[in-house]
Amino acid sequence: MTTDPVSAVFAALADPTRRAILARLATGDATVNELAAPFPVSLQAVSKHLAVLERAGLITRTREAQWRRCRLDPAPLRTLAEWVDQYRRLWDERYDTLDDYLRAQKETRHEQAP
Amino acid sequence: MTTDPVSAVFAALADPTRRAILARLATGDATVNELAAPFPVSLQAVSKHLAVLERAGLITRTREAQWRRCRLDPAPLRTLAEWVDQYRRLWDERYDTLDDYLRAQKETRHEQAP
DNA sequence: CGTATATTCAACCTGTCGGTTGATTACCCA
DNA sequence: TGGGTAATCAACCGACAGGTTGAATATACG
Repeated sequence: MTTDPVSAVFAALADPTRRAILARLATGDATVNELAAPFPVSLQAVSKHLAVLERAGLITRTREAQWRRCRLDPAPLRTLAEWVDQYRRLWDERYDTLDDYLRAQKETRHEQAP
Repeated sequence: MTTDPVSAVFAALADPTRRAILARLATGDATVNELAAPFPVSLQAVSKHLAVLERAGLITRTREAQWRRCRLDPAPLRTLAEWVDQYRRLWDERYDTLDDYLRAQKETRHEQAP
């Protein structure tokens, strides 16, 4: 499996359970059992999800006695934010155009349009 | 297949070919043939990729004679940017902490470590 | 030492993904 | 009307994703 890192991150985030796990971890570290509790799937399934998140670099896991503490690593999310930002211009443009239009409307409401 | 919209967008972006197609469309509309040209896969495969992107709301397609003009719709990317932004605090915090650490290191470089 | 707890490993099943090839539809043009 | 071009539909295939259950491993604790 030689998937590129960006694809790995997107793929990891393309699952609601995994996104929920991340949301939970955003509030603080947790063990596998703690993370699995809210979900209607087996512990093993959650363990697999965590492996996916770890491979994508979104979490790190450290051993602590018989527990494995999971911690969110936001670095890939930062990369992702930068990737999406490449396209920001596109929707900004659209909004700018709307803004311009509304502004122009307001300014020239009592005049005639060009 | 009742996948939620966010998952659909992430899944659509989890493929390098589809991301390349989006990058191409960011420079302007294109037909299926034009989009397929750079890739070493069949036209049908690209057509499928476009269907995925369309289902995710990332592109729209309009008929024009025998051509089908594809246009990027940045709206889902904006949604995605907002999603990622939920986590911005986390990496900002971390970098602040790193900054603090480095600053502290610099200041106490001539003293002994704790 | 033996047992309980936390977690992963292994094997398996089903459905979806990305790709192929071949046939089909839709449109233009001479 | 018939041929050429653009694109999709349909059927198929191998690989992988997400789920299960059952066994194995690691660590603490009495």
